[in-house]
Amino acid sequence: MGSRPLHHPPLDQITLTGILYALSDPVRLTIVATLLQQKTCLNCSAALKQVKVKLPKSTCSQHFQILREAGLILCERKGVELASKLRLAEIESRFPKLLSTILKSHLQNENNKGTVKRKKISILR
Amino acid sequence: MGSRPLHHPPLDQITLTGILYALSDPVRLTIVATLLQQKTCLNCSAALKQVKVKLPKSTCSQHFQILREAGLILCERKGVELASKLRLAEIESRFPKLLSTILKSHLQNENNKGTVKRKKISILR
DNA sequence: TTCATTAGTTCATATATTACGAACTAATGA
DNA sequence: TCATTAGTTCGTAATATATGAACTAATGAA
Repeated sequence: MGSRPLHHPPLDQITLTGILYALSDPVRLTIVATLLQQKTCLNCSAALKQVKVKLPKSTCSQHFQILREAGLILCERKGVELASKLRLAEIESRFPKLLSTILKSHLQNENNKGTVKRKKISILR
Repeated sequence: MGSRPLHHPPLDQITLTGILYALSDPVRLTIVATLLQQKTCLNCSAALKQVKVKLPKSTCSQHFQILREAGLILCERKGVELASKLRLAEIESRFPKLLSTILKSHLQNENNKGTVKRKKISILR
């Protein structure tokens, strides 16, 4: 496990296009949706189980890096693992309703496809 | 000017990630914002004037293609020009509030940067 | 301590994507 | 008929992405 310091952009350096780009990948969007629903931290290994397709861990690691650098998640080393959580409140303060609206579209869409039944999420109302 | 038939995805084939990707580029986001504000059609040449940076027309042409294939715009040949308009109502019906929220964030952000002062837009309220 | 395990990162490289100038096409009008 | 305008297509250089393999760091046995 690497030991480089993890860089997180301050709120005012987070860009709209950066967020949109980060969320434009199905895997990353799923990770973020999971983080929102579970309201807890998630690590790469756990994320790999969330995503349906088989994914090499190097790819997953890179996805987390992109999410982190876009400012969407906050990562912290917990022993061997890297615990990541959504910077929801911050991002909603900077871009009101953005994340919640996007994720609502995502979950709605998933439900339409009948892939996974998910419980309703309070923040999305 | 090419004469290939222009393909537009039907509403049910438009994906959330496709939209997010299309809007994750500053030039394309600006084009879409302009379309929303002016509520009229826009063509490549006009778009080039909207965007501050110098942009070759081949690049601009490709941006319009990406927007079209993502389902964001409807293009129609008008003589020599290609008139494009936003598929706003359709997309809002499929992904409620998505486009309006993203564009609101964009315009707000632009105003913060003090680049361009824009009039308020009714749909964004 | 030593060694295996787990969790991620980094690296090298194969494979897309993207950007852009140049050549091309199609409509319009002098 | 020819020039102009508006885009498109093509070739290619520059970037970005995905992934297996090698590597590192923390943890927990033996």
